[in-house]
Amino acid sequence: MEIQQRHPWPVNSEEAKAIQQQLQPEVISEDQLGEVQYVAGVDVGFEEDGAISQAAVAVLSFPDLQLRENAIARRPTTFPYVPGFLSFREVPVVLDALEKISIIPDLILCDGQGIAHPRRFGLACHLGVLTDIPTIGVAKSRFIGDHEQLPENKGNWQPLRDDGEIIGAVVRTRTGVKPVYVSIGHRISLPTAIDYVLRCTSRYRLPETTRWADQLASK
DNA sequence: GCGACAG
DNA sequence: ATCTTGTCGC
Repeated sequence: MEIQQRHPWPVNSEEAKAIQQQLQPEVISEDQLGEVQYVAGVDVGFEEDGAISQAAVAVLSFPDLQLRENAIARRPTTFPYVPGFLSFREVPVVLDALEKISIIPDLILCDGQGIAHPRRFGLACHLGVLTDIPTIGVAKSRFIGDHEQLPENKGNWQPLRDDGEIIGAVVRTRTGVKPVYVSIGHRISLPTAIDYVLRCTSRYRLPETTRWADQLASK
């Protein structure tokens, strides 16, 4: 697929922050997705002490979750890991990988937060706005926000709040296992996002999409 | 000032 | 993120 260059990639956090504030208003938190036939997972791995970034995109059919297409992209890493600015480190190489895909996914599950971010513009939002594809943030750990204790059973969830505002949900994808942090990225509502995350998860804690991308990006 | 801090 | 195999337990 082809992706338009919306902005240059900044070299420091100040410029990055300005871009986040400029693009944040474009985030759509309502359902704007049609029938989901293909769901993609994206992830980034690093080599050479972080000097090289490698992204993987795995496109699976939905709801049967079978791998249909995948692509890998590599490039020198240009931005350090700075909490709050993860997208500027990972999105560039993810876009390279997406450009190699011929099946345009109807939904993308990202490894990281969406709107559960200090400026409500995490990795999933950034990727969603740049591609105009519905995205969901599925993080393995908490970044910001608080929540009540979560029942141990799979399928349960609790809202994730920041100053009273609901910014996502803590979701139990597997009984007795550490939950995942779900937040909307773009063109989807939180209830729908939670539903898709659970429907993309079969036997493990993480969705099959991210598991495939994970494996592909680190080998 | 101190602690927290996606990947 | 990354360095890294087997092992304990449900």
